[in-house]
Amino acid sequence: MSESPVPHEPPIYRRIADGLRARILSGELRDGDRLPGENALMAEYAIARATARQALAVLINEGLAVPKRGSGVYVRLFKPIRRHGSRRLSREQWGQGHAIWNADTHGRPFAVDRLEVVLERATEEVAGVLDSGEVWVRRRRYSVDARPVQLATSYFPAHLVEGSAITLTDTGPGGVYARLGDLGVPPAHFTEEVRARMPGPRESALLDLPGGTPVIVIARTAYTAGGVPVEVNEMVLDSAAYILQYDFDA
Amino acid sequence: MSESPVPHEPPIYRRIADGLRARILSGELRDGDRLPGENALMAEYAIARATARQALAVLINEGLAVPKRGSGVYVRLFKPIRRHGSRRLSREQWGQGHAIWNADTHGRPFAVDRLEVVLERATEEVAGVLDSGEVWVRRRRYSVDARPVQLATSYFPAHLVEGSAITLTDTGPGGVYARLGDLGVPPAHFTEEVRARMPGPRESALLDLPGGTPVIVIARTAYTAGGVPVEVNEMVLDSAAYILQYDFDA
DNA sequence: ATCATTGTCTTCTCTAGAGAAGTACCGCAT
DNA sequence: ATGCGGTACTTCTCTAGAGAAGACAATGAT
Repeated sequence: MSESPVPHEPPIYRRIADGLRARILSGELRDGDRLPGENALMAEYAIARATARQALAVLINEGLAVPKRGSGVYVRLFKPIRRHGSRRLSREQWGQGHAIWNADTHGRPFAVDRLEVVLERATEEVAGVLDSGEVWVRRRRYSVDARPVQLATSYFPAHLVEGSAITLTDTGPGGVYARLGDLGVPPAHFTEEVRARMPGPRESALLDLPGGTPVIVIARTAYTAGGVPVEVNEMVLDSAAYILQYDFDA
Repeated sequence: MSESPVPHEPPIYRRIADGLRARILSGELRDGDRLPGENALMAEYAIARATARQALAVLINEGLAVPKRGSGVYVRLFKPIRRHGSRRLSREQWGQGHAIWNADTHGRPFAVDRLEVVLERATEEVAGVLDSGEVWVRRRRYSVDARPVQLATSYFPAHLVEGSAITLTDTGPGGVYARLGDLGVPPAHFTEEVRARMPGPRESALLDLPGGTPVIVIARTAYTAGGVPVEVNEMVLDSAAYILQYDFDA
């Protein structure tokens, strides 16, 4: 008799959330539509405010809805950016066929919102990869349509790039990779490590993330043809704004 | 006078959460340690239960803590699995150097927990890629150390694999890719599309996810050397359990 | 016509209390 | 030693109420 006779009816707030979710997924409520707020749910289901909030919090947490203070809770709209890992091996060369998920392949203008270039002591992780205690750090924020979508932090071994334009805010034509080429260490191989997690408060504020949106973290290491690491780039992406694409052979 | 004089002190629950987070990140509280529960926070800060819960919810939502009902809230431990995209181009061939994030490269035994093989009508997205209205679907769940970490659903064009071992639960030596080779359509190219989002209730239950854990969704399409798509595989990963690694050339 | 104010809507934050359900542990009987 | 039951803990769910702060539209003064 360890099993309870009733298979545990889900709690009220969850049933309400399930109902709202179904209405969103069925298409009855569309992108940008306003869904019933705290007061409406309180009246409709005869529940307390905290319970109504909890139901809405479920959807917000799943990323299906976004709260707008003083206005209401709205169904989220989703137009991701497609980011290609390796262009060289891209499917465009050898296949036709559609992608699974729709996305703007590219086109919308990227803008660098903030930029900071400083010399710092390397963290343990970065020092282990770059084999350098001091690093030049380039921190920047990218926005699309005035909406921040990515934070990027690049690390370069200080002894390698000292005196080059990489230590300036304006890196000149071709960007940092062209400058690395000038220095005789052009990147030839890349390794990307991809994780996903919930953002910390700083990331949440910098990316202006609504509640319930995870971030994708990419740590990319660039190596020369000889296998010498020359850059570590840690990117934090708004997961609602991005689809990553990687193409490779068997 | 549009600016308020005080730069808006954060609310109580947030300050408490900040304090706890700092104690976790500083190392004072380690993996698996129990952190002060609702009652302890109520007593220490003289707040109501709901406020204490809200503070803990912040950390749970960030994935830094896991609630265990009837027991307490614990700092989360994190031992991710490293999943390699393309092995052929792997860094091991041309470079030394460490990875940014620690992880079990491999080693722990993978187990298929659940398996279902059925013939279904293709969804619109899958039909568009495979160019087939009917598909054989293989759904499975993978676990490591009795902990579910991944849901995978593979779709194959029905007209292509009908009659082969791909339609059976036991696909024989070499798995489905070997069978595709037998059929004369070995996969040669792969495209992976990667997203991250919060899990729906079904995914949350199947993966036994604690609150605040996002999932990584990978949609992988396999093509023959001639560019014909032969499989779509949608994987849903516990983001706390995985690091994805992709290696490629410039 | 433009701008400032005001009122009403919304979500956000917090208090105070209570019962249900799951967990851990201790002591007692076997 | 082993198993069983009680107890004290925990988190989870929900009720009821209230003030603060932001958004928005209508109103009224300039």
